[in-house]
Amino acid sequence: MEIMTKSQNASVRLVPHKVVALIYDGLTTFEFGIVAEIFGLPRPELGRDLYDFRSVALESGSLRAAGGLLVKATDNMSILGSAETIIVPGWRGKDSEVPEIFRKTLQAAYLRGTRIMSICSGVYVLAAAGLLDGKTVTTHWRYVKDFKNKFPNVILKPNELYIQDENILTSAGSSAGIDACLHMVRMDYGATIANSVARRLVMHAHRQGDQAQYIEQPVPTSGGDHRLSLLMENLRLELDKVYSITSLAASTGMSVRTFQRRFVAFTGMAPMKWLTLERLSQARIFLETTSLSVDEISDKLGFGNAETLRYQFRKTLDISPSNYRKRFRCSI
DNA sequence: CTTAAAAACCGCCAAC
DNA sequence: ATGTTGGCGGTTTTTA
Repeated sequence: MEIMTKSQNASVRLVPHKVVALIYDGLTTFEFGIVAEIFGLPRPELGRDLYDFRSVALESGSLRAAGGLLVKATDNMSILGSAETIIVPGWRGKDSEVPEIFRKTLQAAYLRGTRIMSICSGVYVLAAAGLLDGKTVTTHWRYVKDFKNKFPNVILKPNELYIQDENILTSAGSSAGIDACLHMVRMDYGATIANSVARRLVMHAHRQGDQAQYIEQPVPTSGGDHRLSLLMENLRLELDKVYSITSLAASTGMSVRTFQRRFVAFTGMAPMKWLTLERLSQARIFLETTSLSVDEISDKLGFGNAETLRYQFRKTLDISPSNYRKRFRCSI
């Protein structure tokens, strides 16, 4: 996409990508904070700025933000035309009407091809602007019923952390916004840089968009899941080994059926699916930072043969390993 | 790209 | 009464 056209030569782009957050009266402070944290802070550890972050208010007067703050935007509307990404960090309420200026602004941006993202209830603003008909989106589970009623033409998937449908990226409750932002960094600059940003956030790994939302609930289900997180850590350390459901179940002392069920409850996805995703995310890092052949990588990561790696890679990332390497060859 | 065998997945349900 | 387990077998996905 964008990266391909803008950075044909050698490495990733050097011009910061312009990101604009729309702010409003009643701003949800936490969601805005996520965006500011990821796009707005300097990254001295990377030696250059990845993003040029601005905020724009479409309403006049002094704007309140949740928690008793008053906020003022950095820029006015005139910079929207040069924004490459516009983010709506939440919205003041599911029943709060979206003013025309918001709808007009977003429609115009969408037509220009600007990438548009929402966090949590921000999806109401995109929907009100009519950008989502026929699109697949997600939002916080507590809005699902209401949203479906109000916007029956939008395909809402309630169990995802975030969803990208062409130029529109929507995400679920607050912390899923972090995952979605990291996803965006990864699309723009590759997994290595995204991981470095994530590391500074003290988030260990980037979660895939299709992990179920309920694993966000902070209280881990029950005690026996400890065995699962232990197993997952061990698997990550030895991805090259051969595993089967039967052997994994045995190593946790559960029956196959119970193992499958507990694993899904714990991580939001089936065991082998999780394992291939782990293998794939490691494969991306190898592709970005080493010159190992696809054969060698598949060997190191337990894919069995390179064909399988290629197949899985294509299937989940929509790009072949070698093209991925061309696009994201590392150059921090 | 197609294909067939193998493996994984998951709803169902009787049994704790 | 409520919740978990684990085998069965049909369907989907993976592998080679």
